[in-house]
Amino acid sequence: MKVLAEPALTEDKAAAAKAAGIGALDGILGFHIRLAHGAVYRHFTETFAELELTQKQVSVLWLVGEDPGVAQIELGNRLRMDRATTMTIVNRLQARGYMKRERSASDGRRQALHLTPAGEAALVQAKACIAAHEAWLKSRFTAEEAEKLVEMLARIHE
Amino acid sequence: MKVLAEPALTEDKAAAAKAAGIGALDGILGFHIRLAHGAVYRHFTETFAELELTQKQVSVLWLVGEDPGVAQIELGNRLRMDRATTMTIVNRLQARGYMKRERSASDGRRQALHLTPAGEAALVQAKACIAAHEAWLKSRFTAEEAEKLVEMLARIHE
DNA sequence: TATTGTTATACTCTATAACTATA
DNA sequence: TATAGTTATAGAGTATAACAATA
Repeated sequence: MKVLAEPALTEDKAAAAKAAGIGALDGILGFHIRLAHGAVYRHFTETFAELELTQKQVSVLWLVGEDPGVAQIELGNRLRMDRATTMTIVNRLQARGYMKRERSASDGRRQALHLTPAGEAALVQAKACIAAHEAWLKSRFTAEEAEKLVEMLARIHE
Repeated sequence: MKVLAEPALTEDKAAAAKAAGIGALDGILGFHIRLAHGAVYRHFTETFAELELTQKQVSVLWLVGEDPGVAQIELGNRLRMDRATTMTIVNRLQARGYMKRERSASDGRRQALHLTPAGEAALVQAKACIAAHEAWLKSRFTAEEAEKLVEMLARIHE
């Protein structure tokens, strides 16, 4: 249903576009990525309302839990974030007592990040919420489809 | 790296995770959607730096151009935005002289939105930029893959 | 000089709440 | 009462610039 007009179908196309609600935007891949991200974001926010954690906060919590002592610059690289952006997220997690900074012994410029016991506990809860969130998200795909989708998305951000 | 380990593979898995940089997060679909969205967002911002238009502004410009007289509440529904969110975007486009509000004749509560000539011109330029942006994005997929990707993303946001 | 962390600043998106006007 | 628009407010993500400490 894109361009390439057949005049006879003009009205049909207009009707279909109106039904879809987004007209020719429907053919734009970037547009669908944005809408899908928005939908996932909203469901994530609902799922994590109780824990009061955002997507980025959970990602940082997760990575620090998996790789204790990791530096902020590393987190930024892995999550495609600016240093300043990383700061604000680590600041928030530290303010909540989930994370602590320690100067790296081997490189004085780096801060080695570690979870506190409270952070570990929060991560356990967060992983359970992630599982529920993922189940909601993946419920509309077969296992192969989900795998293919992940692979294609990775091609975009890698 | 906890979860279900096979001791013999622990080191391999750790190595693989380190190579990927994101460890077990790599299996999370929602995570890949967020990263892909971020990559698309950044490229979009670069592409539209000259026009000084954001994704949402372009979407609104596009929809109003396609459907003159559309109401704000309609835009919000189609783009999955709150009324207040829609306001800020329309305000900005109006302040730049791209769009004008007119009270709907049939329903006094509604504002009918129309592009100004400047808005029409901006939309033409924006569509050219969108084409370049889409080409960048789709360059990593075959036509069938891109179609499948759009279809799967639509399942998420519909 | 380059890297890492930090602070300050700013803009956009997003949403909630409360208010007005209209249906 | 319900809907559409409006305004005010706030939190989060993102980024740039400038600075300090370290390599």
